[in-house]
Amino acid sequence: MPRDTEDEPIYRADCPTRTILDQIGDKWSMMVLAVLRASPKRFNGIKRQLEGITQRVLTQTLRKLERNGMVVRRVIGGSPPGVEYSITPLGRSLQEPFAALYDWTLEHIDTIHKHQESYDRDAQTTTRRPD
Amino acid sequence: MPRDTEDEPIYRADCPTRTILDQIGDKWSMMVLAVLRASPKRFNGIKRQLEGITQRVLTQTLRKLERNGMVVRRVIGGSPPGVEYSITPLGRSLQEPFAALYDWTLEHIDTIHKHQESYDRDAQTTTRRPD
DNA sequence: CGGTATCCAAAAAGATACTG
DNA sequence: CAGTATCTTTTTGGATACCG
Repeated sequence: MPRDTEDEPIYRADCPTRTILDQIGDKWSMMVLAVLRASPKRFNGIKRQLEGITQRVLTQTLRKLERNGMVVRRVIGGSPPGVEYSITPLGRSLQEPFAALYDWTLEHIDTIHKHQESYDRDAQTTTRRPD
Repeated sequence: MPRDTEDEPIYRADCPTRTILDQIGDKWSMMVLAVLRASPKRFNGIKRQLEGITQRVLTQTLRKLERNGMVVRRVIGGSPPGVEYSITPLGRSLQEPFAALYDWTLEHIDTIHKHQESYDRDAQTTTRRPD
């Protein structure tokens, strides 16, 4: 039987799957949204809650979120000039489906770790030349 | 009021948020799982359904999914030697929460694109020195 | 067929210094 | 305070070639 009759559906790199992961699958985006979820905050206010993030990366992350309409940036005139970032309804709505993923992770994280340990242990003894 | 009394909760890079995104937030993982969801397949069978993926990257993706226990690899002895990959219950269960994210994307993708266009257009006229 | 080994390019991230 | 500008390192992915 020729395989021409077989289905060969194609997934491509522009799958909707990618659309959102490309935007919020990076290291900090979801944490920035989580921080802003409680209340609007200024640049360094956000930065203080994200241990290890650099100014540069936070700026990039905020720009990307702003570009997607998930965050708005507002300049505060005053003697100590400031900028306030707040989450938009769109950004807030993203957290519902994301919470499902978060809960899944909490539920299965132990299982995953066990698989990883098992896999890493086997790698020592299998298909590993004795050197 | 001193800000010492203020809460400064800390999100760190090892947030559970990262646990799963680090594993499946890459370019192809979710699409590989989607392909295997229908039925077990061999290496090149998977590859044929993923337009643009290279052998090297598919191998890496499968190893990572296998390490996490989301996919199992089985060697098929025979005259044309082969390897069959199949999705595990764990991998299958991940698709439920992920579907929520997928649906969210489909629902809001137009809004996001409009924000992006608007943002990109404004960038031409604002805070842009005339050169 | 199902990979591994290399080499290379591009993108993301970290460190640091400087500015309105 | 809220960035920008550079430079360097790390990570990721693509292109090839070769192997059991």
